[in-house]
Amino acid sequence: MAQSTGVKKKITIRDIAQMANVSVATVSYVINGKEGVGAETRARIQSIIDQTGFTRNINSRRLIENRSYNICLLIRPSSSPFQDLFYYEVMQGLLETCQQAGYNLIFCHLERDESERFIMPRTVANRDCDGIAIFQDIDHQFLTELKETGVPVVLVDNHSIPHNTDCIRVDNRLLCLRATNYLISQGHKRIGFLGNANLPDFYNASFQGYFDALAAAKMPLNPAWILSEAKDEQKAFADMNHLLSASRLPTSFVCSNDHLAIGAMKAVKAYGMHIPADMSFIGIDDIVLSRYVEPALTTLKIDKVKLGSVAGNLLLKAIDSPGSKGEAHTLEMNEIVERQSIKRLS
Amino acid sequence: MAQSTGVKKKITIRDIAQMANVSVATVSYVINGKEGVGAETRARIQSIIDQTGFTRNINSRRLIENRSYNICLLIRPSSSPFQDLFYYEVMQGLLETCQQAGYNLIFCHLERDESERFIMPRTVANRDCDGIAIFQDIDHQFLTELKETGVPVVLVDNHSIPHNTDCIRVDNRLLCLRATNYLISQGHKRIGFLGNANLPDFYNASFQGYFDALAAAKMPLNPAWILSEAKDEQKAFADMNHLLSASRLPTSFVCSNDHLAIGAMKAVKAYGMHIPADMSFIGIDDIVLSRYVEPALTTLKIDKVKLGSVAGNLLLKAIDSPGSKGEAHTLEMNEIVERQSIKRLS
DNA sequence: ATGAAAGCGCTAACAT
DNA sequence: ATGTTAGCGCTTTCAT
Repeated sequence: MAQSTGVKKKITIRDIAQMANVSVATVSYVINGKEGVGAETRARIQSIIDQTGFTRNINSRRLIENRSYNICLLIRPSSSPFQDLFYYEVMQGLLETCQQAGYNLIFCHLERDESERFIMPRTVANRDCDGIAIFQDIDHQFLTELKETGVPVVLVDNHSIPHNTDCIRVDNRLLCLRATNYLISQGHKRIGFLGNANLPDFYNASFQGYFDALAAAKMPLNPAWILSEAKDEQKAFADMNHLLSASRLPTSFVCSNDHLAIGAMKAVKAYGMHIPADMSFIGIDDIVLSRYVEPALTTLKIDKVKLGSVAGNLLLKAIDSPGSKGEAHTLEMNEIVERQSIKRLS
Repeated sequence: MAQSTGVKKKITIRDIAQMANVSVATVSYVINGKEGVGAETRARIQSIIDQTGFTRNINSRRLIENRSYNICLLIRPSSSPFQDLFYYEVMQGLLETCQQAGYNLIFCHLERDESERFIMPRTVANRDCDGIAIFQDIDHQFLTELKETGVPVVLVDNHSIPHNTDCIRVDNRLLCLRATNYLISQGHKRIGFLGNANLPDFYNASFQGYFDALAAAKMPLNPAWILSEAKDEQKAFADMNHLLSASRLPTSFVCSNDHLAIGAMKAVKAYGMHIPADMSFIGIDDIVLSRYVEPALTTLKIDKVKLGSVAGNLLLKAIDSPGSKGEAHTLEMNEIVERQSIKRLS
């Protein structure tokens, strides 16, 4: 036996039984609060348990119950809570909820094989988790494989909606619509859009919100003011930088998330222009950085921690009701955090 | 049996044995690469294993080997990787290392009882971890209790050094000395110090570095320029704000970490002064925020990810060598990241 | 070279 | 009301 750790031997249910002069079954009944133990015996056993600080061997329970009491967060570079400050906060909510319910949260980096397909991670292959959480969209093929294991899956902040799958998301169209409307309410008539077409569903929803807001206000849309290739901060910087040489610039930009807004703002400042005097910006998310950049970014706040905790609860529910279908949920988000990146016109 | 999840039944070693027409023992030998199985039999069994994608039930192994394959990170609010961006990066390194070695990283919030003493967390009480990591200092009493469980402990970024305990840290005195020297090399003669006396060992080390640098340069130390109560960004802001009304100000500040520097810089800017024109700042850590504040903060970089990975490796080593003593390690850190918060004088 | 069987710590069905 | 015992899936010792 590989008693390879120096860990002190824990007291077992057998020890307790011996000390109380009863069988292990009786102790088990007491532990599990079952009927059929005399009041006196129960008290005696309980007091021994309390004195010794005995707790059941969790691995034995895992084996018997065929559960791991682990929940696995599958991580890809593009939506890693260790890279992206948005998912960083989502993770907090998820963790909190799992802990409360007595589950561990396990992190698992998703890797690809030679043909670029995701490899089933050890934690899932071994059934070392009772539930799986994934941030953002995941390809359909892999999701299917995942679901075939029978382990419940929840998608968080996904843009496309797979069938019969639990997911929790925000309405990106609505968020962008509100952001655009806010700019309009501040007197802006020339409004640009900065989005990330690498995530088509995300892009389409965001753009649609922007589009609808302009349409409702009967404002024309200038294609030259649409930056659609901004996949990250650096690219947002580069694209904005390029746009700045154009003759006629918008007075403001709606950005589909804060990271992009921050990259674009950096370009504007580097170009020698001033924010919000020369150009205004509104973002979406309210990540930590947005408070620290200068000027501080006005943004639509998403309750990221809540997103994570709802995800956790969906998973817990699914774990306790095997065979349940899974459905899409949308979180209402409607808080605007007004900071210094927007100038009120006229 | 509480087959409470909808998880598909996994194939067992018994199934493999049956399919191969051998005993479970033989299959076990093959799995574990042991001697005593005929080449042909071995090949036959292996091919069945490959075809079926069989993997051993991890919970069974956990039970037999009396290990959890979990490593637990004990979290307190003051050094939470979910609050403090320094520990956020340390955690990344720790996680990476644990994963590589086949361990899960479990997060566990440390709680206190009525008399303010730490409660032994479930994960540790249940021996549901093979190793424990703690960020920053932990009180001696609780550390002793922890070590009595026999589970190896590693301290990360601690300031005081407990006996016979693995820990990995940086030399805060040296870091502060170098930061101060850098300011001196830039022509600064009036240098203030911003530190956090809530962490006495940390404060003393940092201050000593500052002190030694000034002494070596034969520069006088002005007590009015020592801000010692800055326990967080807000307090650093307040304290700096208060200092600014003084008649004679230093031309620069050494801050014992970036978070404090950022708070202080905010106060200076709010006061209408300019950085670095009117006052220069140097921080220590190089957290993400430092790149984003304006002006971007010049700072001594600490390789936080490395700190975490070294911690992980110390733990792995301790797990594999029960009864080993544990000792203090210091990481050499000597990289200065020059940004825009320092003005060269004369 | 291979198999039978005990046992890791616990639960639960079945006896008494 | 309490005890006996057969597993959960695997490793390992001891037979053969």
